[in-house]
Amino acid sequence: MIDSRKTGKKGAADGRSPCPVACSLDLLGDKWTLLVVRDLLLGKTTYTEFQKSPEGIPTNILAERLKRLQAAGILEKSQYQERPVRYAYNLTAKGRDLQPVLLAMIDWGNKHIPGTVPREQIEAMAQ
Amino acid sequence: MIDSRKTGKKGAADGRSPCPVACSLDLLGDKWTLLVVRDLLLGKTTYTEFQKSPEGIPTNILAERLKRLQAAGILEKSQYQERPVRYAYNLTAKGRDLQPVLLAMIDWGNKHIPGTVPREQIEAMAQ
DNA sequence: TAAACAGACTTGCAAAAAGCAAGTAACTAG
DNA sequence: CTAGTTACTTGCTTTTTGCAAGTCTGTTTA
Repeated sequence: MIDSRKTGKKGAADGRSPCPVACSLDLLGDKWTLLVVRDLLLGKTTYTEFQKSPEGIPTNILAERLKRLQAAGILEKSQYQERPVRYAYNLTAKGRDLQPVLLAMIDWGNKHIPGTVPREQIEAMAQ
Repeated sequence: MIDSRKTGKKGAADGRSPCPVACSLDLLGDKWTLLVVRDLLLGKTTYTEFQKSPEGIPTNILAERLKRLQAAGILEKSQYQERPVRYAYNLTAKGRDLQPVLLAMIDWGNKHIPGTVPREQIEAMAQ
């Protein structure tokens, strides 16, 4: 029997059920996590850039989410310079694979929530 | 200026930003809401059926989420019989349009969370 | 005809998570 | 040597969850 407490990997056994939706929500199901992923997909990489996003994520929550996403293998943290020390966050392949989820949300929002900025305009923001 | 407090409709102005992802998450961003939508997409319609799902949603939270989703126009509540009074919940077109979001989550979960039940098996559950 | 049962919730309360402001540490530029 | 920047941490209040139990209406069973 595989014990995820030993492997460090999270599987369906750690979730509320073996449903992939439930397991995904265990990790991503809150108001902030997917916004950080959105920012990463748009090319943002630093703590301060995430903080500057218009939603105004509280700094303690941002720190906690970055740790969780790193622990889940969705992003990686790297030091890109010394003196002064600066860090960059980047999506892993696992994280980039969340793009279809975000795109589906963008399409749904554009169709059903009036006043949301259209997908093309968001895609144009990514460098 | 359109005041959504008067129209009852929710637009980007009520959210944290005009981003469709942020606005969607304002409504759907938690651990339970999309599981209720999943159940509805699978053909479940009654309060008790939602409660019986393997994740075990607390009954007070289920009641609150159903009200929120109804207020948001994602589902409709109808009485399908008197004596005894029984209610059915059904997705609106707006709610059915969330299917791509759920499918993207299923695909992501299947690919990256070991032990999750595959999409085909989930689709087979829908009647 | 009284007791148990089912569906659809509501209520009360403890525990966890979110939100806010302020503080810290390392380093730099003026 | 003072102010500014990046990347956080800490403390505390408020809000949301989670759990158990209770309610209300009507039905089936002994």
